Amino acid sequence: MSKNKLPTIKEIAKRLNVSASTVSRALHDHPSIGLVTTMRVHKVAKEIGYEANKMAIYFKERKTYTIGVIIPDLSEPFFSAALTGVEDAAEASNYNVIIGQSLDNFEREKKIVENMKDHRVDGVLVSLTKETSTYEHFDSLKKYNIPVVFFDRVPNRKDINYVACNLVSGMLQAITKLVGIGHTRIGLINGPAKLAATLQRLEIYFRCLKENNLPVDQDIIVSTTLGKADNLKAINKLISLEESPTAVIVFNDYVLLDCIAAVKAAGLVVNKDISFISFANLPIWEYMDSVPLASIEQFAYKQSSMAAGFLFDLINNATKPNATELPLLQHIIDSEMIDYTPAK
Amino acid sequence: MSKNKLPTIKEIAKRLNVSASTVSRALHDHPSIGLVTTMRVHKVAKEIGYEANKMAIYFKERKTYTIGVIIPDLSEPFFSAALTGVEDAAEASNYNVIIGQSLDNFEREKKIVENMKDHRVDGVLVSLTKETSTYEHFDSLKKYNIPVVFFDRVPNRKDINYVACNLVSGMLQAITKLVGIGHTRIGLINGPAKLAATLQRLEIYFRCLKENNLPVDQDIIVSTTLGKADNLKAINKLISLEESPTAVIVFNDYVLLDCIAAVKAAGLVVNKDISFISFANLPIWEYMDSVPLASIEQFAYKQSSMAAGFLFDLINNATKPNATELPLLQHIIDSEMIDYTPAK
DNA sequence: GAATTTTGCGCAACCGTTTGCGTAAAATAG
DNA sequence: CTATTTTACGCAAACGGTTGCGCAAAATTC
Repeated sequence: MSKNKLPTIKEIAKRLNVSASTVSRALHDHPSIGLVTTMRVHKVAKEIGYEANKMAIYFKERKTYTIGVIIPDLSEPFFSAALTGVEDAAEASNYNVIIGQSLDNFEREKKIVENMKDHRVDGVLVSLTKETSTYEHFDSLKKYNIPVVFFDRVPNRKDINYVACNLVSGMLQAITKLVGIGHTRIGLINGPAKLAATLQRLEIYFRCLKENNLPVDQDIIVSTTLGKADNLKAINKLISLEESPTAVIVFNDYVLLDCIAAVKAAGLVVNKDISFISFANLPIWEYMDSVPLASIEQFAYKQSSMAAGFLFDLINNATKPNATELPLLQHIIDSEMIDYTPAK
Repeated sequence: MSKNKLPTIKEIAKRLNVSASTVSRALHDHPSIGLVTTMRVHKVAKEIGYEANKMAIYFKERKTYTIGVIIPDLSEPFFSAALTGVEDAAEASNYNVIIGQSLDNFEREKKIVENMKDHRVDGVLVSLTKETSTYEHFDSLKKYNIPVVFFDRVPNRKDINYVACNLVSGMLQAITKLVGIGHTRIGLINGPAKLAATLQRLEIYFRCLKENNLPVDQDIIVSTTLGKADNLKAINKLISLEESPTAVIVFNDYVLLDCIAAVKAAGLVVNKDISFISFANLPIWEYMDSVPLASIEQFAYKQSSMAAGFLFDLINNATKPNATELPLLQHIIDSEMIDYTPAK
């Protein structure tokens, strides 16, 4: 490993017997440098393979041209799609992306935030842990002038920048569809109580039932901690009811996979004895024999890339001299029901 | 956005009427600084919330404590698992990870390499594009003393550091299993010719047939460019043969999904009329009704985390003063057949 | 030909931290 | 009480590039 120092501006300066500042300006084709000098500098630069040390520039600029993304779990297609959205947006702005997986662990999330602060990222995008209910660790970023934009899993606060997804639109479409094809007893398998998404689904569920003049029956509202065993317990409770629901809204596609297995095991047929609506729109249903009637798409890519756009707005605004405080950047994307109704 | 400069060493120095060097040393509890001074420095540092500007340090150290990972596509579970492997390894070494998705596009790969070089990453991990057959863009990293370790999709060269997966072990298990349950006519749906993986599968296929005393029949060896239409064409060709194979080795699980659909459409039953062995071990089969007899696991996480380990070895060795050139770091992990034989 | 403008370049500071070397004052030795 | 060592700290350079300012030489004006 030859200790060959990379070529620097000084090296060029030495060879040409000019000053480093002249070289710097020449390389940027600054008008105050003569044409011949500029050309000679470019020539030597090419000869010795000079390339500016971006680290030095970034250091001087007090910028890193790097943003951090904190997401729970890359193995979920939703989040890997989200990461791709961020990456694409970042590439367009010539930014780099460093990632951190919180694995839905609050302490890890805090640690990742610390790390990103240490590395002086120019901004942070976050989709929260299931466990996160305090936000001091993000507030600390503000002190470092590091803007934060949340997406999808956002804090329950008003004073933040975020992009989220509105489940109402998709869920309303879904329940309306169920009612349209004759379902009147529609159950719900919800998630863990402490998740914001859980409360949200419950409220919308009530609202959608009401809009369709259906009664609420607590017996057909169950919940799961999202573990496999618990998923099975939830669906089995519903199908063993005397008057079991003919359709069930399921927390997400992962839970639904277990539900389908349980239903089959019980000798029932999906979309005949019982139908499902779920959330996530995993890219697997087209290959499955038993599918939900619909899955509600929450547009990971769209959310994250829009959030990234917000973040770049904040970053660019902060560096501008006329640094008038930007208003809070907030946007809510409508979810959409993706129809999987099997062809008869 | 208050333009509050972050507290620096100089700020502490000014407050205490000492020099910046004293502060620096005090903060590191250097013995040459008196106890009282050291304590006063620590006190003020805490008061004004001083934290070292890592950017400055990294710049001075000519290190970024960042590695780059170039992978084709995050939406493939294989690569998101691989990325997680890298991230875990990096975290253990206090490194950051920046990502680049090549999307199996050679030009993008080159551009990403350039970008990572610009950002002076300390090292790069790569899983190649399907299109990549020249490697100059990686050689250029050598000039910058940026070590490169390849994993899974590795160049066809000897002078590189890499971790790859040996398909022989898994494939031999698979074909032996097929033969064991009576299959004698085993087809192959292979990938695009220019992929190293394609040639590899073909060679091993021949070898495994030979070891089981089966004849080679070119009629039941087809290939696909991995697009859906082509996948269907390939499987349909096989099942429309007069003497069609009873079992097929399929390039990977994605191709297999299409094959299964085609087989069903043709009125055949998977694992009765025709059986499959595939590669990738996607985390979906446990939920499917039609599954391969087995899928060959290539251990994305294991490969990538080991590759990351190699990379850190190279990085650390390069910075050590006694920089004796490390031998090439190469390792091949055995693949393993994962049995999905449906319970009768 | 003198006065003024333009052209072309260098000096030095700066970003924040680290570190080799030098040195005054204090402590110890003789 | 002097000579030597130790203690505790400061100076300045360095990392690589940028930029405001100043200044000499050349070009222009009258």
